[in-house]
Amino acid sequence: MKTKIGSVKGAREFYPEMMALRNWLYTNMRAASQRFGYQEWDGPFLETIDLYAAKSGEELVKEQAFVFPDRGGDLITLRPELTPSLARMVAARQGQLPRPIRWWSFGPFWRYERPQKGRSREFFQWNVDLLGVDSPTADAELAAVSATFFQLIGLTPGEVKIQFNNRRLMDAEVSALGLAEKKKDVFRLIDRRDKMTPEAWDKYAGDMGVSPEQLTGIKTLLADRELWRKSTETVAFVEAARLLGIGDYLEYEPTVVRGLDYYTGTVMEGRDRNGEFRAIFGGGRYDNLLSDVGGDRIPGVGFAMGDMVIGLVAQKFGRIPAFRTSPAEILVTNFNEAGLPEALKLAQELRAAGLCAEWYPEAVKLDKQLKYADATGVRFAAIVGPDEAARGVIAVKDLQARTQQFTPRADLSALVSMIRGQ
RNA sequence: GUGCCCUUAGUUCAAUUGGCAGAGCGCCUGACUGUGGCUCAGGAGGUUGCGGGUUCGAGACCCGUAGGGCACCCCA
Repeated sequence: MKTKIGSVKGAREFYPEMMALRNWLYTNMRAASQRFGYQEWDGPFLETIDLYAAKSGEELVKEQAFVFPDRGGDLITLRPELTPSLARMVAARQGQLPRPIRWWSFGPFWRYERPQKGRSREFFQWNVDLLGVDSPTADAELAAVSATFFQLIGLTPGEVKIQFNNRRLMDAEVSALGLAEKKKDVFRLIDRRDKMTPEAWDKYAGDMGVSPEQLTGIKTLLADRELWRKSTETVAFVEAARLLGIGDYLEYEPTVVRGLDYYTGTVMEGRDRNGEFRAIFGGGRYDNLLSDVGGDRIPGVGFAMGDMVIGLVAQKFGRIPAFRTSPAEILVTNFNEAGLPEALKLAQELRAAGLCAEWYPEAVKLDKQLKYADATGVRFAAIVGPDEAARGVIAVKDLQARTQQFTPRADLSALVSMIRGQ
C-alpha cells in the first residue's frame, strides 16, 4: 500500500456534496440575517488567548482552545468562538458605528475536543448579534432570526423549538433560597438536571452544600413551567416574540441557563422536539462583555449555531434538497480527434452565450462521455459528428428526458433558450 | 481529560477452534465500430491502518500506536 498522509483529527473535509450542504446552510443563514437588516462581517481566525481568558469560561480556555506558539514565540489561539472578537472590534469603533449594530457572520471555529456525533474539532458557526439595545424586544428579534432560518429550511415548530430562560430571574430565585454565594455551582446543578439520574443529582447537590430544604426549593423552581411570568423581562420577551409571529417555536425551560459565563439576561437554546440531538444553537444577552474588554458598556444579545447539529436535524426531517453536483448545464462531447478544436470552440461560444458549459477533454467513445455526464449530473450533451457538421447542426441530447433534437450551429440562441426554457 | 467499540480491494462488508484473503457495488474491456441509466460475459485491483510479540503457521491471539465511532466532560 502506498504511503498515506492522514488529515488532522477532527478537521473537516468537504467533498462537493458536503460543500453543497454547507453552502445551502450559508445561503439560508444569510437570507434570514438579511431579512432583518443584519450586516455580514468577520473577525480574525487567529487571536491571543488573553481575549478569551477574561470571560468565556475556564473550561473553554484551558481545555478546549487550540493554542500554539508562532515563530516569534507568541501564543496564538485558533478562535473557539466569535463573541469576544465582536466585543473588541465594536469597542474599538464604539464612537463611530451607528447603533443599533446588527451584524452576522459565518465562518470556521476550532475546539480541541473528542470528535463525536454533531461535534468535531473544526466547525462552522453562524453568529448573529444585536448591540446597543437593552430590551427584551431585542432578545425576541434574535429568536425571530433563528426561527426565520428554521422556516426557510422547512423545520416546523413541531420539529424544533427555541427554549428560553433568564439569568436575572434565576439569580433572584436562587438567591431567595439563600444560595446567592453558590450561584455558579447551582447553575451548573440546574444545567445537569436532565443529564443525571435523580439520585445522582440529589447527591451532587448535597455535595456542593445545598440543604435538603434548598434542594426542594430548587426542584420546585425547575418544575414551574410558569416561572417566567414572575419576570417582567421574560413576559415582555414572550409578548414581542408573539408579535413577531414565532410564538409556536418558543418554550419556557427553567433548566436552560447556558454554560458561558458572560450571559446576563435572556438565555436561549435551539433544540429538536424529540431531544434526540444536542443543542442546535445557543445564545443570550451579554450586557457587560464590551466593558470587560475595555470598551464602554454597550449591551448586546446574540446566538451561535454550529453547522453540524443543524445538518443532522435537517437530514433527519428530510429537508436537505438533492443538490446538483455539477454546475455545468451542458457537456460538449468530442466525436473524434479531428473534431477536438471545433468542440473546444463550441464550448467557449456556449459560455459566451451565457451557459455553464463543460468540455470533455478526450475523444473517447461517446458511450463513456455520456456516462460521465450522467455521473456528474450534467443534464444536456452536445454532439457534433460528421453528419451534424455536414448539416450545420448540433445534436442536443437531454439525458433526463431521454430525448434528442437538432439545433442550428450558426445560431446558438435557439440552443440556449431550449436549455434555459426547460 | 475518562470509558467502551471499530479499522480487511476504490467503497460497503465476509473469511469456522489460528490453516491457500473472498463477495456485492464501483472501475476497466467486450456483447453494442454514432449515444448514458437496464442486462450478460470477462478483467484489473490487497504488505488485512502502522510497529512489535506469541506460534510450525496470525486478518484472527497479546502489547503499543495512529485514525474513526459512541457516550461522559464541555459545548455549536
